[in-house]
Amino acid sequence: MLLLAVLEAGPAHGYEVIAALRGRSAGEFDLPEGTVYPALHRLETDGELTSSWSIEAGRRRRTYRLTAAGHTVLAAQRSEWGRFSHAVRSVLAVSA
Amino acid sequence: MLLLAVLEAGPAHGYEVIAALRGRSAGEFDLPEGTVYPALHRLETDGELTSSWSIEAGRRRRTYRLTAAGHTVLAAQRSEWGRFSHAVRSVLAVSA
DNA sequence: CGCTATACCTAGCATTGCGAGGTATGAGGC
DNA sequence: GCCTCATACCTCGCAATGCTAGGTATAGCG
Repeated sequence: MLLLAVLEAGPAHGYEVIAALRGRSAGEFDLPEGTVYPALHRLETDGELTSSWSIEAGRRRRTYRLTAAGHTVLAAQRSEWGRFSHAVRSVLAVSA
Repeated sequence: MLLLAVLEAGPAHGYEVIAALRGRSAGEFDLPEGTVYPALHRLETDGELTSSWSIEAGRRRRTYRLTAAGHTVLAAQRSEWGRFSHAVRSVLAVSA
């Protein structure tokens, strides 16, 4: 969900996604490459992202872009997150 | 964290924990036994809970209780959840 | 006497986060 | 010229864990 949310703002390549996530979360989500790259691959396999290779200043880059399905999934996950976090708040709040 | 939060309100046995979690979360967290029982065992192994057997109306029950360590861990997780959910909110909110 | 609810359990599959290790280029310092 | 660091990608494999499936046993109700 977080990866999709980052890519909602516009296409980006893996390293940018990691940096954007770190920036947007004020450092809270500083995910290692071993987490993010496989996750991006899974999302592409599932049809939520597409990727295209390019060469920028000699370095190869793989740019990811949200698909229509990705937008739909993200919307669903956003509302799911709302329900989920609200439920957690309820459970945490009602204490002795 | 959710299990610890439920047990913060007072000792309870496994089935009660499941029911309490379902109730407090308005049905959102309806966890199967295969999730909850092993999790309670892990928490006990880790020293966050203690358990004691009893026989109530012919049925054997294992009652779980928060330890001092459990309270400490729960407090830490509560604030961790605060940081975490805030960060998620930030990432989800800053969209295109 | 059988069904349902209560109440516990474990084995094993599928998923996933991430540490570790690998490849290659560009830029900056000495 | 060379070394180091940042950029930029990748995969292997361990460890953790959620849950399905299956099992045991008792109480209560019709």
